[in-house]
Amino acid sequence: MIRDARVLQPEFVPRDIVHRTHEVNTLTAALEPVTNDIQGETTLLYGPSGTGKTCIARYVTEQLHEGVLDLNSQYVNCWEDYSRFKTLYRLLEGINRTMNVHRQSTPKDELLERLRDYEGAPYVVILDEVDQLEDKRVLYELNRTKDLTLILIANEEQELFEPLQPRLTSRLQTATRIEFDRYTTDELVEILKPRVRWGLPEDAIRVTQLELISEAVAGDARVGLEVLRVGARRASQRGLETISDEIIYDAAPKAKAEIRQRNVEILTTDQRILYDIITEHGKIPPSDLYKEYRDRTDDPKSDRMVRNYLSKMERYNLVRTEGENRGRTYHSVS
DNA sequence: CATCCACCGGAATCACGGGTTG
DNA sequence: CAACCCGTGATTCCGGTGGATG
Repeated sequence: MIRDARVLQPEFVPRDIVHRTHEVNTLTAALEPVTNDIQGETTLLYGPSGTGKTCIARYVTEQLHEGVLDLNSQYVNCWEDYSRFKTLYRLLEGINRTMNVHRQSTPKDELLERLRDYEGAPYVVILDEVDQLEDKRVLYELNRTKDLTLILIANEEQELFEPLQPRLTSRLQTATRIEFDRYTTDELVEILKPRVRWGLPEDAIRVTQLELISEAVAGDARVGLEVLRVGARRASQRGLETISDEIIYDAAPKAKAEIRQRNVEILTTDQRILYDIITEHGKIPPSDLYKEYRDRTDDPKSDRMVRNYLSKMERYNLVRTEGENRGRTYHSVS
C-alpha cells in the first residue's frame, strides 16, 4: 500500500513547508549574512517534539545551499554524539578535517584548534537535541569560533541554560530565539496531506481520518506520520484498499509504542533489566528497585550507576519519576 | 522540634581499551 | 617493545534535601 516510504519517514524534508512561514523567515534572516560570506547569527529553536524544529532547520540550510555556491553545513544529533569530543569530531567531519585525528590520542584540544584554524566557506552547524550535551561549555566555545554559524535545537530553553554559569551563557543569551508551538489539528492535517499524496495510493485515506489522526497525536507531527505508516501497513496486511477509522484507532497507541520500542532496543542489558522491573511493577520505590536489580544480575553495577541509567531512561521517555528525594517512585509509561 | 536517613546527583578518580611515540 | 595519551564507563566519596521518626 505504501508507494513512497521516504516521505513518511520523520527525517524527510519536504520541498514546500506549509505553516511555520514565520519561523522559516526568521531563521532565514538570521542566516542571511552567510550569503555574503559572513558569520550568521546564532539561533535557538525550541519547543515540544514533533513541532518541526529539525525539519525547518534542515530545510532552511538546504535552501541556503541552493543560493550560495560555497557553503559547508553539518547536522549533529547531540543525543547520539553527547560528549564534547564526539560533537567536535562530527564538526570536523563536516569539513573533511578529520584525517590524522585518529579518533584519540591527539593532543588535548587539537579538535577545537583545528575547527578554529579552518578558513574556508561559511560553516552552518545544526546541533539537534542540544540539551542532551553533557558538557555544555562546548556551546560557548563553538559560539566564539569564527565563521561558524550555530543553529541550536532544544525542547526547552530553560533546561538548556540552567546548568550553565551566567558567564558562559551571556554570549549565547543574544541568540535569536524561535519558539515552536504545537501544531493545531488543522495545521497537522495540512502537513499530512502532501505526504499522503506522495506516499500512499489515491483515496487510501480521507481528510476526516487525517483529522482523527491529528487529534489523536495532539499535534505531534512525528507521531502523526508514524500513525500513517502503521495504519498503511495494517491495511495492506488485511488486504484493504483504504485505511479505516478502526485501523487508525488501533494504530495510534501502536505508533507510540513503536517509537518507544525503538528506544528500548538501544538499552544496554543492565538498563533493560531496570526497564523490565519497572514495567512489571508499574510503580516501584527506589530501594526495592535497587534490590531487585541486584537480585536479577550476577554482576550488578553500583547504585550510583543505576541512578545514571534511570535518569537517562527518563530522558528517553521510557520511565517516569514521581516525587522528590525520599518520596520518589519510578513508574512505567503507559 | 531535633534528628535521622533514603535518595539524588556533582565531582574526583580509577580501569580499560585503543591509539601513538620513542 | 614499553611507555604514554586519551575518551568513556564505572566507582567512590560526599553534600544537600526533605519526609519520617521519636
